[in-house]
Amino acid sequence: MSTRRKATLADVAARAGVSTTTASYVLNARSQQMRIATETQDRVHRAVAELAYRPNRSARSLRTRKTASLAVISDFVASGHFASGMLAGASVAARAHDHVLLIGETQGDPDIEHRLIEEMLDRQVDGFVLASLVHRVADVPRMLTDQATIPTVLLNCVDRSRPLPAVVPDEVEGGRLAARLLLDAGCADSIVVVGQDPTADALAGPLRWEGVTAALAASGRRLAGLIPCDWNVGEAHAAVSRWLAEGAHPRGMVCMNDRIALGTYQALDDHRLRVGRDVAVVSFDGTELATWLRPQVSSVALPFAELGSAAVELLMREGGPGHEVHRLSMPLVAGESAQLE
Amino acid sequence: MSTRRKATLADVAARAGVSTTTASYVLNARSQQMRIATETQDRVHRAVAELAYRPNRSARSLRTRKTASLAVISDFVASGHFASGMLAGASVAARAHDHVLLIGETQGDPDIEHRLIEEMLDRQVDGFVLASLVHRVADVPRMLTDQATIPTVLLNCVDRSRPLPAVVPDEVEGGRLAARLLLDAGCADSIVVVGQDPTADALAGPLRWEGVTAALAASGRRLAGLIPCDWNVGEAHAAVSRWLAEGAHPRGMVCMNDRIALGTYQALDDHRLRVGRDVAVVSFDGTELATWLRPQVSSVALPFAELGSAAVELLMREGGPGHEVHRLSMPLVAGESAQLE
DNA sequence: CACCATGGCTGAATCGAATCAGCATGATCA
DNA sequence: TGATCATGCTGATTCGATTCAGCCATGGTG
Repeated sequence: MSTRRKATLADVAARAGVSTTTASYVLNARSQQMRIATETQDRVHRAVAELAYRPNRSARSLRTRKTASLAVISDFVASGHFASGMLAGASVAARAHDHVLLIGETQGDPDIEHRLIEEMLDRQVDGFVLASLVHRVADVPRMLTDQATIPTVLLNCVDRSRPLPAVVPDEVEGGRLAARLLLDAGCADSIVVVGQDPTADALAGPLRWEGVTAALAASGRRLAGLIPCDWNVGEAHAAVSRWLAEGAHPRGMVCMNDRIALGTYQALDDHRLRVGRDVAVVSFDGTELATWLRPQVSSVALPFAELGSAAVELLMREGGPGHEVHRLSMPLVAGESAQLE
Repeated sequence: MSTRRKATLADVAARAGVSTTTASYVLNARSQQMRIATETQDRVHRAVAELAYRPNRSARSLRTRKTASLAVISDFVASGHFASGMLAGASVAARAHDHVLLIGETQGDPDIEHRLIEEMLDRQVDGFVLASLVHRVADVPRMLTDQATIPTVLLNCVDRSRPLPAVVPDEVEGGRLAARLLLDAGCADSIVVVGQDPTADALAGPLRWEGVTAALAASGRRLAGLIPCDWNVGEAHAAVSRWLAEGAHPRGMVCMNDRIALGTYQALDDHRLRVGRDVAVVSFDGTELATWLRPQVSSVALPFAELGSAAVELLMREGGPGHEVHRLSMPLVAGESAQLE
């Protein structure tokens, strides 16, 4: 033992009294195919244990052109104190396949993105996950797709022009779910939506909207209105306050995310309207914030961990990730806000 | 051009009409030392550009035993919709040194931690960052330190028994800052602390407490009380409510984190006490939540991104990371809550 | 008894870069 | 005139695994 250098396959082979070839076959589960005697296999395995042998991945990668590692390139996922659940899900799934994740953040800068992708390619990663903080249309760099060489899966975004494999939340279905919750609460024809998607390529807003209106239409109802505002607390508070000040009289409110829900709660509170009694509220995203509000808001959640792990699973699939867009359902984080007493 | 295989150093050398040795020297900035003619250098660089040559990192790593990659092993950092700023900071710092990050989450399981570290060692990472979601005392696996082979830096935690290099927030100074804010608001002798550290090895609570009491002592004051509760919204709301119901009469409140601040706000609101008018409040962590409260709570922030980047910088330092614990100052995210009208 | 199939193993080449130890060439010096 | 030196470059080896091609027994067949 002692503090010698790490054991190599040659050391293992020597100790087991076989060639490195044989040792390699044994360790790569090709014993059957290569007809290695059981007794020999045992000797090799014993030598491995005794020497605490661990293969050198660099050497292996050089030969096999596989690294058992995946690149996850995101715009702001890791820093978003928010969608990092995607990373966690991806990490767990990768470990299940004995892979590790190389991560990089572009901060939305295409130059950084380009350089990161090159770095990852140099490191011979086996696949790419391109992730977005918000569900949107993205422009995947040509270098990843033009030679169609390395498997790539989009996460929480879809490509603008090509049919690339992607994993996204099923926002339309989520919208339907939200609307049905309010219909069940008896809101009927006085349901409004708070929040309009602020940015050009964003998809969450339009798709949720589509789901909400579709569900209303399906039961012969229509939306009573839209309160446009950016997707943050202050804007939502201001917009809903103005709207209430004009004498509007809501029964059901669909908040496009939990931060908007908080702002809405504040505005309703200012006007002495009680959530869960006077007004039913549902929102989206299912963040911790949703559980902190009083009453807790019923929120249609983004399944971040599942999105992340599904993306990795696609990459690990035999025969490549295909070309489909996979829509994952958005579970309800139930609160007490979606009722009228 | 065409879709040929990737160019190798041999291709570059051939095109430039030199040996691979020479090409290698040129590309590794050893031209001076090896006296390569400027004209030759130009030829090599031209060949590199024309062939779009990129070195194969696996091959290089095999020879040099360096991979230009760092392992970041965390318990829940990536999934905590919270401390992932550490990851982002680390990622940016790593990129600045042309390194990439390999991430892994232990989910608090020592077995997973062990296996992850082995995986990373197999992949010849150049250093380890061991990160914790919450500031605490940790037990660093012996395998990383006993042979003292691979540089390791602790992030947001310190080792229980050995003097390992670490980067942590300066909680004591943060506590002083919080207390002084309330003293400046004129709270004098009626300041209470809300929240007591719930878990065994946690450090944030005790250290913040130490800072708060030290600052009060320094101006001849003492704490008026402690409202014990777990560090979450519901517990804080309940505990502060009970305390107010007993007729207590607060002037200044130090909330141990922003979630406690939210619960405290809710309890104060129930009792028709106004933050920023009747009661001054400061809190810790500086999360987004702090900015959502009305009035916005003054919060002593955890400098997550700086913590992450400092850890990586330590690893990148010539001569190794040393043995010190580096305490990073906690900046104030100012709101309007720390005043009395 | 020649022939071949099978079982069980190994030698040597290979992946792509880094690097040690020299090898020509022409200029400089004694 | 030969020894010395700086200049500018290269051949061969190495890192640690994977893998192609094939070798040597043994025993059964025709």
